[in-house]
Amino acid sequence: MDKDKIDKKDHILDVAERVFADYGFDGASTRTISGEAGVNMAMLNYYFGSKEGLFLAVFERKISSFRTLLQNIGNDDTMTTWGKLEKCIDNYVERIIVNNCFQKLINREVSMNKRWTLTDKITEILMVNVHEIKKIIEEGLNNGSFYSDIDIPLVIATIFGTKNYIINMPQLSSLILGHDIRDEKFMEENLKPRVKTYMKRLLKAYLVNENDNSK
Amino acid sequence: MDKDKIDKKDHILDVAERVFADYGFDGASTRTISGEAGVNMAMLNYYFGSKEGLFLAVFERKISSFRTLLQNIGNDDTMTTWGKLEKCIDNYVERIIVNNCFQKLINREVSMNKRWTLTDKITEILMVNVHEIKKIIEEGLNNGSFYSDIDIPLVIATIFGTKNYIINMPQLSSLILGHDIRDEKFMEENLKPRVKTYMKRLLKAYLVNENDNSK
DNA sequence: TTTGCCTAATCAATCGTTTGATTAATTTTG
DNA sequence: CAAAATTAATCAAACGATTGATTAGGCAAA
Repeated sequence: MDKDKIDKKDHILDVAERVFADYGFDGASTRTISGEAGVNMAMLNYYFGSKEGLFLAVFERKISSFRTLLQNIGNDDTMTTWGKLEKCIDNYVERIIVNNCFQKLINREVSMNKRWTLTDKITEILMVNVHEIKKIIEEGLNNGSFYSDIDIPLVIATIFGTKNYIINMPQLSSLILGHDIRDEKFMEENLKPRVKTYMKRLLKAYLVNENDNSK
Repeated sequence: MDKDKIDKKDHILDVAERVFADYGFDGASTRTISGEAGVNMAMLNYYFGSKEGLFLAVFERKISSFRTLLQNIGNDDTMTTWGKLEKCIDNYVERIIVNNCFQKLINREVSMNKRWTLTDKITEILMVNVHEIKKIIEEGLNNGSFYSDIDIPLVIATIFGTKNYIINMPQLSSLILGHDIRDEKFMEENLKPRVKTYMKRLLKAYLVNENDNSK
């Protein structure tokens, strides 16, 4: 049946996503992926052409999901600029906790100097997210609700960088936070709301002009 | 001559550091490293025992350098807490620009779920830096010059995370900043002072209690 | 001659990929 | 509908290439 075929490809992608995240592109062998997925090795090439094709397929599957989320956040004109950014942060923190293995996968491979076809593709995907955030901050700058001398590119680096630091280095941030961040309960009940609160207060202190008289 | 032997080993380590940073541990082959270093392949095993031994040797060489720099920053009692943090940031930004390929190497390998002997070693090294920053922020919290409800672990995540984001993803941050950050001139004349200014203003807005009457 | 440095050649193991054969499913034809 | 033809899916086996590592031997200095 057609449904089974789709589910099998999806299953392979699920496994590949995790194995790539754990071992890196080079460290993850096609034998390991096919083995853990319970399919014949040749199926990877049959479905995805090559190892790189499989890797890119893992990405392609995520793009639409990312894009639609961000569009919904950015195009809501019923709220203030700062309100948009708040919602953006809340949604982001909510997402990264669930999808952290995919995030690790991204950040590891994009830091390579070589393999340009891959990194270019990844960069392209990430820029969608960046552009959406950038639009919101620029809006706040133009309508006067944000300070006029803020450094937008570096604010973006802080938003994504803080997030990456926590999820990409679980051993290290666990030591800093005093808890194992791979503990689901701690993640959900403590870290999630904590990161939300922190990011919003940090950015508000830097961005929002309280003396704004434009509204 | 003994001097030549040491220089040759150092030369191999220099090359290995760069190649590991560019290709990752798995992606970097011993043939590539020995080839670019201009030595016979067997020399790597002769000097360092194995590929992993070579990898660890690259790290060992850096530890002392890191440690001494941080001690000089943290133990100066002639300045205020905020002044210490300012100096810390300035020194950090100055360093990361020079050593960015080593930083990339660190951040890629520590995000792996496997290879525990390596990640544990790296985590240990990074904690030295973290602890030094943490000490300063706690000092500011105790003497009342910083707000009392700040989230120290997440501030640390922001400091290192923002830095990592810029240097680990040169293609992406180049797009965001509008310039190629691998351009030495732009790096030195624009990005360096810019990141310093930004980080200090960002942290000051979040941390420093202007109504502090303790002094 | 012995010791330490170095090279070329080679090792077994693993890599990603391809092959030819076989089965399952679908479509076409009578 | 049933038989035949075609396509899709799956498999074990093997491919050439490359991996990290080792070997045997040369060569210069002590």
